[in-house]
Amino acid sequence: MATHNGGLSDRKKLILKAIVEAHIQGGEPVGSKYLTESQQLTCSSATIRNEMAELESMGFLEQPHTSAGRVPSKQGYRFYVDALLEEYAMTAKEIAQINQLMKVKMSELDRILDSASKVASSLTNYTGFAIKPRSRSITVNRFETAFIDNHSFILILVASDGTVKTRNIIVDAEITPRTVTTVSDVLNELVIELDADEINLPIIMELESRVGDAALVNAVMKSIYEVLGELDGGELKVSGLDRLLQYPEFADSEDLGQLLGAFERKEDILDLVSDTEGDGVHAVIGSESSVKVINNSTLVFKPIKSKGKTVGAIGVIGPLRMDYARVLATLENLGGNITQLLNEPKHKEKGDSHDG
Amino acid sequence: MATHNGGLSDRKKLILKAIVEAHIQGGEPVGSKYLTESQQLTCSSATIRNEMAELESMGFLEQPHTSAGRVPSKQGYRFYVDALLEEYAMTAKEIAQINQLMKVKMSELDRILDSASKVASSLTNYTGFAIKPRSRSITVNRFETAFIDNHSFILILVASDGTVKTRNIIVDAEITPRTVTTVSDVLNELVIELDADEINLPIIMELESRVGDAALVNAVMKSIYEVLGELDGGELKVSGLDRLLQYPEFADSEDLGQLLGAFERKEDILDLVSDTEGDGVHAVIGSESSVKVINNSTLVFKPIKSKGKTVGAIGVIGPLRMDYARVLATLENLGGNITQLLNEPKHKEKGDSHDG
DNA sequence: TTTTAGCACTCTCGGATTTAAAGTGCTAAA
DNA sequence: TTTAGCACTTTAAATCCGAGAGTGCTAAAA
Repeated sequence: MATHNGGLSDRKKLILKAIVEAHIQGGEPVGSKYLTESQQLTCSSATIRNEMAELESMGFLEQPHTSAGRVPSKQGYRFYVDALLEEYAMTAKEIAQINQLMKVKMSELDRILDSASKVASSLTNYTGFAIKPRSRSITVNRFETAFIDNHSFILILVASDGTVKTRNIIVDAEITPRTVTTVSDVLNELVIELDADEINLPIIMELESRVGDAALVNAVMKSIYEVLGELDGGELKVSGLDRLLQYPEFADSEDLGQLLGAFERKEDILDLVSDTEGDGVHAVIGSESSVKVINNSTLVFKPIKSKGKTVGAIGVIGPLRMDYARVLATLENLGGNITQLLNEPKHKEKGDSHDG
Repeated sequence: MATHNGGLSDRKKLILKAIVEAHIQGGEPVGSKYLTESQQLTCSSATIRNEMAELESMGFLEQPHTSAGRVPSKQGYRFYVDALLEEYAMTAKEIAQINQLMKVKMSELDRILDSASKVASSLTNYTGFAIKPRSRSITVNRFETAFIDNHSFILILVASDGTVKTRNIIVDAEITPRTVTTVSDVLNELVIELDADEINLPIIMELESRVGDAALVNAVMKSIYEVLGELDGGELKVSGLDRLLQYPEFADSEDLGQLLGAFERKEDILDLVSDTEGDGVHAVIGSESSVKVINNSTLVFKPIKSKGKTVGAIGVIGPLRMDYARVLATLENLGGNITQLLNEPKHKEKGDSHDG
């Protein structure tokens, strides 16, 4: 009865919420007696026991063994998080804290993300991360060069998403400022807006004949491939790794090893975040997704938008019994601040029809 | 008697060596009986017991408790490593492996270091790291700019040690290619070879009046400070973090947390490596140095030289009972390869008296 | 004088046993 | 429908015990 939302009576919800929160705080299974004593529950322990038995049979709770208290199941956490998503809020103090931390003005996404992972970690006390997701079909829109000395110059690549990458190129042969100007001119003519696999031998031959130095073209092409790879390869910054250790869940087990490995390989986490749609905060609890790595962990993240497109994400990773309320609120605000920072009207679009 | 070297008789050295190696392999205390059975020791267990008792009173061995075997003390490891340093060698197979892994041609120190830490980790099976040490008194020798669009350009800084850094600068006001040329010209005239604290208000005022855009100068100066900070701030790349977990020494304890923290803070490890002199492989065992972080760990690294100057280091970190022979040999070779790579004659010096 | 064999002693580790605590499910009463 | 009470289960901690390993010491052998 009274099951208009999620199939649970109000009292069941209340009990589930109380159990999740108690377990988040203490890390131990929580029993009926504890709930009657310390909480806003007005019924007796026996009643709660009955309700808990039902919640368990519905899959929201688990019992490590007979006569331990109950622990939320992954489904239980999920329900809690979903319910929470509608109502979380931050204290004014915490918002002020975020604002202050973000005052460190940052101008480039790469460095924003780096700081953001640190901030996320320090605010939530979990391991923080920031990500620039893979995105196929990014190409180079424009090439620039800058002469450095007789044997080296800088190649600047402006990508279709606005990011700018540079490469330091060193060559055997003597070069002149004229040489590098030629390089950028030729590149701008031949290699614009091509995918990595569209750059074929004829194009390279043409480049060589026009620049007149095969080794140089070689070095340049290698850099271009590298940059193209980086552009859609995604980046992952992690900070506060040591915070994982404060939770007994990770004290010993191999889960910690899996997480560390995942942070180094990056692919799993990049995939997970890249495949996600939507603006709000996402929570991946246990192995909900196909990524087995985060088996007994929770990954919470919020996408970051710039000009309507997802350009990154920030999040935290921690044990199943994560302080969801706090994390959700923090990420929501932090993500909002970063999005705002990115969209400040200092950097106008290049003007597609306004410039020609 | 017969204590010409290190104050130990030859037999004591042999026993110490056998104990260290047995303990490295097995991870357990080693007793006198084990040594007589499996090793090249020709005397009886009783004799070994006597020698071990002496080695212990001299500080080279420790006993976890009465009637466990002996474990090398930090001093014991140190002696072993010092003795080893004179004679280690690699198998041809391992050298071939290094050479192949380094075939991935790399052109810049930053990226060399990144790969190097991975290679070091995968060859030794310990956590690898690569470092670019702090070095005071690096200044910017030359500025270049490249126009990107009406609101952004690239600032290129060529440092006195030859490294090149770039910064993407975004400004509110409209700019032209002429503007950015002015910027580099003025910078090249006023801000060359200055330390961060030598850039004072008069210079900035002069810049503003010449460039004519205070906000732009502001952004530029901020980037310059950042780059100067990075140049002498050092960098630390770590890879194979998860390998730490395979050693029971780090399975549970807080040592792991300290290490993870140290890798994130970077300062401790940077200081440690930056303060070291000499070409060869260095081993820091336990808390030999003032860095308390690596209390129950060993850090082994080899400096990397370019044109006679130390420009970085590669190393590994692991438990006290590290396979020193293997690690020392690997790092020696790997470091040598990188040094060679850096000094390949493709990149000649800018020619101090040869060019003018 | 140095090495070895033998033996008593100490200590830890693993397993088995016990005890205390916690929590449940169920029944019967309110 | 809720509550009180109670018997039952199960775990975690404490205790005990014996086996095993290794030592130090003493006395004999080289």
